[in-house]
Amino acid sequence: MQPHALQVFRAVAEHGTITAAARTLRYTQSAVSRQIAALEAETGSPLFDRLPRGVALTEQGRCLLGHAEAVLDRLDAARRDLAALRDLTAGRLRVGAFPTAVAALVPRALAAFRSAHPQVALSLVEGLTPGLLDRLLAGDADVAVVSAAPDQPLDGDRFDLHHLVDEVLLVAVPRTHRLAHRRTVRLRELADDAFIAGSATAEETLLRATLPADFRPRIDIVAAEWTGKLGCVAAGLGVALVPALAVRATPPDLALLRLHPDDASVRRVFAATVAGRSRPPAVQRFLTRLDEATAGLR
Amino acid sequence: MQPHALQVFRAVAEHGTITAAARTLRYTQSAVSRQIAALEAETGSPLFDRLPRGVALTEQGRCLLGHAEAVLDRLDAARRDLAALRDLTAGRLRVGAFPTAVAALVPRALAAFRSAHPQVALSLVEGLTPGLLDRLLAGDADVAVVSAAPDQPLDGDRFDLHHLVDEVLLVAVPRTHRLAHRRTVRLRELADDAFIAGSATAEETLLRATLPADFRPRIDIVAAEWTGKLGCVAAGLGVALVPALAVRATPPDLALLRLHPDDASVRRVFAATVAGRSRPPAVQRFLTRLDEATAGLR
DNA sequence: CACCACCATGCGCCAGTGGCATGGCAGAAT
DNA sequence: ATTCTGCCATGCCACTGGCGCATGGTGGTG
Repeated sequence: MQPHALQVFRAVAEHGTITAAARTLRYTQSAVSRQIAALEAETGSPLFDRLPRGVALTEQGRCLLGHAEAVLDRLDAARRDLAALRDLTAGRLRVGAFPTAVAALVPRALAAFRSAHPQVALSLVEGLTPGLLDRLLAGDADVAVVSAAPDQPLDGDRFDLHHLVDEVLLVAVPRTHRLAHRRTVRLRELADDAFIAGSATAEETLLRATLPADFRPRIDIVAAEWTGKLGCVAAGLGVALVPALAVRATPPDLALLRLHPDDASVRRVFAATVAGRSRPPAVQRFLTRLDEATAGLR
Repeated sequence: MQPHALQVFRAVAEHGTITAAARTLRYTQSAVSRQIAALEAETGSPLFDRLPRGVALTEQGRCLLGHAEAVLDRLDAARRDLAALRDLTAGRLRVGAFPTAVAALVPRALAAFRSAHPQVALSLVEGLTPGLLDRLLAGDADVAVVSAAPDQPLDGDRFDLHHLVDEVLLVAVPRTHRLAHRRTVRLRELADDAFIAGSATAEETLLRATLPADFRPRIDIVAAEWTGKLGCVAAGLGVALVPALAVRATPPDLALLRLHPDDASVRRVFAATVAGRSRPPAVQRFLTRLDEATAGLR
């Protein structure tokens, strides 16, 4: 019952002649004759009546023909599906990413991926690194864009980490700020500035710094959203820390200064997949898109 | 993509281990390992991730698994169906028969067949020999019970004829008839009797005799149905010709005399199938049932 | 640190499969 | 009637594919 034999069987059934089937299959007549004989022996049923001018399906032959075509069709479907998966003309890609990455990096990579492989179904889930990694392990996501602080390294044994970029911390200041012309600043230079924070504790997290422990930013205003935060900065109400990843384009009324790396912990950004598990073509491809997207950010 | 390989693939997917799959398949580990490798080479996709404690399906592996199971199931179904056809636990049998045979012979054979093979779908069509043979050729019937007069032999080149019985012609006479005690009579002994006929011409057909051409039965009463005909005979209105096949049991108020074979053409009864076409198991079996049924008639 | 479970692979052997030939058979053509 | 032609079956041989028996490599485990 090998597919090969079934294919021969189908060809003979279609042509009504062993010889003709052999011609189209590029076989000799004897080979096809044998295949049919073997199939009849295997099934224990005569599949063809031998007529003077060819062969004709028996009852049993007709019975088998339906099954044979179904099997061959299904095998073709399997081959097609696998090829599609390989060539990214089908399938899906489930991405997870931490919030800042969803601002620009991941959407750009997804857009590039979608335009190249429009037939792959995309899904994106925003979440925090631990949750994303859980999703990965549970099989609910194919790849996760996560960030890791140096003192909280990711579990390299359970995940394959593809390093994308080191997160750079920017300081947003009004165009009129005294430091607006600088490229890089140190935190202590901002000791007298008011900070506009997303939350009092979140800002502490961003500033897990090597500064003297007694440095406490003065926080006057708390604004949850980036747009509001930057609006306050533009209005001259203070300065704000902004992850570079969150910035899609420099607003015209602000200056974005690079914070000296010694002042902020360097959070590294990775694309994570489950360790030891081969990356499906879609994931593999998406990683290159992510690399290209990070190149555009640098 | 041989079923064999797919079976191995399925087993490995189920067990999660090449070694365990090999054990249940009664193969060595190496053989299974190779099979998987070959399948991966053929599909061009990794199907399993090699983990430290076994293997796990990849995306492509899961894709293939569905198809593999479908293919294997369908192959099993094909084997089952063919076996059922062979063992007569499925399939159908389409019988055609000429009217007289439908009286007793064919129904008895069908009844015996059905009780032995209740899962075979039976159908019976009554018709005249030429029409039945056309049905055979057209593929609308599997076997036809037909009759042939000696001067109208059946086409033995186009049909395989399985001789069942020679039709015997009986003469029904009242119990009080002067010949009622005889076993065999000659037609000329009935020259003075009134004949009760189905139709004036039909009776001529039954009597395609070797008698002198001037013998003309006297026909007083025409009755279409056998029951009416025999009723008339029982009432003493005359005698009637009855094919033995049409008689299920001797009516108590009649005597049935065998007509001397020289006086009536011997019509032979055959089970016909298309020449050169193998008889499906159901047909083959039905022929033996017909043989048994004819044995009961003799 | 030794052990164990698991997978990969080189080697030899055998069955299965295809090609080449021939033979048999029945219808078609001369 | 005879030859010719098209078709299927089968003996023979070479080759490939697949299996078992080994061994080697690797990562978790007691």
